[in-house]
Amino acid sequence: MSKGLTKRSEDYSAWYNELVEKADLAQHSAVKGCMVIKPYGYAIWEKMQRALDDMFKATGHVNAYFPLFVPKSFLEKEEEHAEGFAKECAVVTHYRLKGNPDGKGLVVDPAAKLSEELIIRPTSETVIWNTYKGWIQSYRDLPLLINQWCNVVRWEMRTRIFLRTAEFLWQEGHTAHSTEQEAVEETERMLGVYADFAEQWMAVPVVKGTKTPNERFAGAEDTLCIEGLMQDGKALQCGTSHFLGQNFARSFDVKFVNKEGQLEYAWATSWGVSTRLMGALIMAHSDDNGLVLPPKLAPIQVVIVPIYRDEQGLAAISERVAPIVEALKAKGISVKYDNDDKFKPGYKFAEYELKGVPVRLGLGMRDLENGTVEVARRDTLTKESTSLDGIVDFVANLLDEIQANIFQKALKFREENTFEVDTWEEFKEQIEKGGFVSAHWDGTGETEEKIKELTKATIRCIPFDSIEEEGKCVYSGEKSGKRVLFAKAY
RNA sequence: CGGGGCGUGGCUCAGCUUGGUAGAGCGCUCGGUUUGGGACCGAGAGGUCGCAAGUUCGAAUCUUGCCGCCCCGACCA
Repeated sequence: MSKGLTKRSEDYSAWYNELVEKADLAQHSAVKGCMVIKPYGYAIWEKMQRALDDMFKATGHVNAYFPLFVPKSFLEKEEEHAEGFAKECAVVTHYRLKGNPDGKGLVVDPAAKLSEELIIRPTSETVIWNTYKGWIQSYRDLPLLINQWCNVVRWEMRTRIFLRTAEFLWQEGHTAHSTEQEAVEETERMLGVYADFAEQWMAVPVVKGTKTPNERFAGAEDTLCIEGLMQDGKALQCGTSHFLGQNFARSFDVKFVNKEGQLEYAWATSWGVSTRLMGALIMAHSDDNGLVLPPKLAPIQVVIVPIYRDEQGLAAISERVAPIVEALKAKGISVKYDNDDKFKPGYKFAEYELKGVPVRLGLGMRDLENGTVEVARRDTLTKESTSLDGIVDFVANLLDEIQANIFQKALKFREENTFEVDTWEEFKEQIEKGGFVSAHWDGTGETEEKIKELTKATIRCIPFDSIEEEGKCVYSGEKSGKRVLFAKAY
């Protein structure tokens, strides 16, 4: 089984790369650091988008679209923001090519130099706040709750498919509010949306928390995040939500008249999740046989494989399967009846396992005679024979059960790989082994840097549910009021 | 930017040391037998050997230069 897929225990990194490719999720493109998301992978992303988009709408947001290009002068306006992104910007300097006067091909036309360089958006705060200036005059224009789905470019030195690519897809929410409290509440609300999505749809348990100043978004007053733990013991930031204060309003001069008739700067938030979630999904659940998808995000939830000897046999099975397919579809379950004669059942079994289809039904002549069907679940790799009567409800329940089971499995993994540590020796040892390490920290950036330098571990977040307790910093021994979460991260 | 690897049919790779008809497996097309955990037989199609220059009677193979991608590090979501 699982021919050609490296085992996780042998080389986790190779396993991941091969899985992405073999399960038809994505492939490397001809362009360095970029990926082609293939139809099967994109179908998962579309399901993520749909669920998230519904959640955004349900919380009062609307979609819009802002340009790909950011004038350099915009990016410069918020100083910290500019500094944070300067190192990874793709820059457009010209708007025309021409035939090479010295031979074949095309060259940049020096006559077509832009008077101002355009940056390919690494994020859109600046373009959007430049636009908001014209939209916001009164407190009656607020709150402004806008989201956009788009691509962004961050020129990373080292890339990894889905986890860190030069170009990626995401959504970015940008809201404007009349009070600080409202903006803070929005920041928290959207982090909650992300956490619910991660846990209920992706079946990935996440820790909600606050980033340290060092890890904070460039230009934000406060960055909240959800952090997941992958099977190799490394953490993955799955989403962020920023309270931007009045920083961008000030930089772009976005003022509104409040109820008292006074001019005030608007309060801002921004929040985003990206195709990186695909990486989280893969690394959280999948095994040495391939992808394991939560039913709620699986493009194909149920596959039905006929097992037959001749055309009459196939026809008989197809006839019996047709109403089942209809009934499953009527319940909103996506089902594929694979009657492709090109492949044998064994091949199909392996293929759908690799692709993470949650439930497989095998139906052969014996089953037709006995009124049974073989049900195989991807999460446990178990098979059982059950009655064809009531198979639709059986499958519907099973999908719910699988969704719950893989979440529980991931939760158990996280719990078993979260460690409270109180001494430096223990800390170093545990970080080396992997997992979340909950430890006291003196709250200084210097200590944080030092720990990172010595162990490669970063503070993933200060968890919301971290309890107040007297302690000593695991590195400096200084006083600390609560534990924070350390880990090596992607 | 440093270190390593790779570039030969759609895919994975062999061939290069020692220059001389461009190969295998998988996939693809056609025909037949098969079908409860990655079937088999037969016949076929498909390649400017990353690019350029050089050496040579002759270069996938030797020399030089260039380009691209992947992996590991520094940096970062």
